[in-house]
Amino acid sequence: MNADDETPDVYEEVIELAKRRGYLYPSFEIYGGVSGFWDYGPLGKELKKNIVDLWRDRYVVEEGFREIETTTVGAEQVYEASGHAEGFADYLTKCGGCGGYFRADHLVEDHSDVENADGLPREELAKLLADAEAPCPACGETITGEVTDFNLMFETNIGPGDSRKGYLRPETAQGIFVDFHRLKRFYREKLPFGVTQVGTAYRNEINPRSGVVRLREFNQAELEYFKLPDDELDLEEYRDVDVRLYPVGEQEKEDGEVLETTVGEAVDDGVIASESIAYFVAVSQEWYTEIGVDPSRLRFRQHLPDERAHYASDCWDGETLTSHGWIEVNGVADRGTYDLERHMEHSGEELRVFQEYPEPRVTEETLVDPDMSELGPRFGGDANKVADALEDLAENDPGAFEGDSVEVQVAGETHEIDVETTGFERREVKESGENVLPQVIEPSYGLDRIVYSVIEHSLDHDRPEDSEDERRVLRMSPSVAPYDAAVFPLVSKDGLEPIAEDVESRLRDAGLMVDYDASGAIGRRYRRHDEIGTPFTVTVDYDTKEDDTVTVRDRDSTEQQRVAVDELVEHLEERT
RNA sequence: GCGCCGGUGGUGUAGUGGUAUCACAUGGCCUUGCCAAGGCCAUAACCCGGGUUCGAAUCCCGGCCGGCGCACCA
Repeated sequence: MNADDETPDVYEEVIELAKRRGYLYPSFEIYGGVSGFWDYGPLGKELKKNIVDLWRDRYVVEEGFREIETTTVGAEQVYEASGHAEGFADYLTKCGGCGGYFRADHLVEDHSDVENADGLPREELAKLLADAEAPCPACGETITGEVTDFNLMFETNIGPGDSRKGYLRPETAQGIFVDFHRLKRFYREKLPFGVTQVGTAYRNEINPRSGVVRLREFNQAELEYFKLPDDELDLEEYRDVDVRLYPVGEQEKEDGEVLETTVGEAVDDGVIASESIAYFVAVSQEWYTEIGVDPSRLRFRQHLPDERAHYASDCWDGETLTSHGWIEVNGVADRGTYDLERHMEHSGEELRVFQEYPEPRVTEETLVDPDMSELGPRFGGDANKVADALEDLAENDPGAFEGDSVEVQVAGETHEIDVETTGFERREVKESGENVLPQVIEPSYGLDRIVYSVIEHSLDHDRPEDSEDERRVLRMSPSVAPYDAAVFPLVSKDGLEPIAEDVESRLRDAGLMVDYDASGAIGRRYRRHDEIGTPFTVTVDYDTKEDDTVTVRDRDSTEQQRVAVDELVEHLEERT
């Protein structure tokens, strides 16, 4: 399968529909718009909300990974610690000839012996670039430009003037790591536990091109799962989940293929190295299916070693096939202990979690508490050295303290000291556990791309019987479709409207998301809601007046069924 | 960011120095008995800014947005 299966026209069709019907709007459109920013219209917001709700059902409700909400503006220190302030920046250079911008580190790597120029400081990179005399990839002229840094984070000031720098968060994850010292107490210091967050993140992309697929402000749903390095999630429940995997080995082959397997087998065969990562691949697979991503246009691709982020040791991306080709919709990454370690270093806060040993470990320890009021007067300036020598001796040769006196050598001289003066004590020490830095497994979802994939995968055309024209229909899963149902009077006369309005309000009272539509002929209204993706339409007709039944029409089959008004709510709830 | 191409009602379009065509959609009224029926009426557009010109949607320049190619995507 490849991207040619979808023509670029599909993207245009989806976007045209999405704009016209109220799914997606270009942001600031009346001022010309800014690329990389899109708004959700009424239907898009509802669709996204439903998708997020199902995500919460999986992760927060079922798995018990509590959700928090942290600020979108981050203090500078956060991103210094996370490595984003440095590592998230690209060093660019400008060609004097054509004016194009290029990655300075790439040019250096390509045109000199330097192999890994990525992490180099700017000055050094500038020097290397000058020496490399690299030709411009676009026009061929030798690059002599300065090296400037372009940070993908939006910068802002906190407080007046430039008193304090802040960044709009480039991922929601850091908020969780930064609150970890509180969260570990919330979970009463017991690993493993997980913390989720859903929210916006920002990346100042140089030139986002692919419409809604690359945004400068986007929505993430992330889980940080904290566990002991040797613990793995129990895969049992998900062993049989079918997945399509695209591991590194296959990607490196010319004609590499997607493996159709189960997560259980993938782990047994060593395709997915860790059960914990396999677990979240399986959860993802089930969730995608539930929200209406087409399983045949979904795969999980293992990151090639060189595309892993600075923190990740292994990573599998969920990808959907769209008119933009395969696009990344989520990643399941092993972030190791990187983030907590960095924040612990930078903040000085204890972020390790105390782990009790199954059995307390008992060790013998030798305590030396030299009596400085004796040693001081006797040795003067050498007193501290004598004390140190005693401590060394206690550690290396506790037996030396068994007599009345010990001998230590300081500055070439041997001193004899009363054991009583040294405060020597041999004792047992019980260690009941140790502080451990948790390992982090992170499933992270790009909600906007997922919403887009759901819309595009839903789009279909068919020709119902008794119809002249082709019908455009969004076959969206009822679990996520913006409207649960629409209510129509068959015609707008003979008192059908008040009855239809009554039916509408009964459905609303039951908590269903309902649209009422009396405009135009009935067929037109069916088509309108087909294109919106409303799974069921309820029509009030003349029989309703007689026997209190309505027609429920199924969006996908266009089949109709008589249902008693009193049973309508139950009927619809069963099917949505 | 660079190069090429483009931007006309909500959507799709016609037109190309003298303010704009048509269809669909939308709203109202009439009509309507289950898959985009019909009639009448109405609403509604030249991406933004500057220049040239008596006059610019049209020509020129810049910007913004979009498409393609290059570059970028931690």
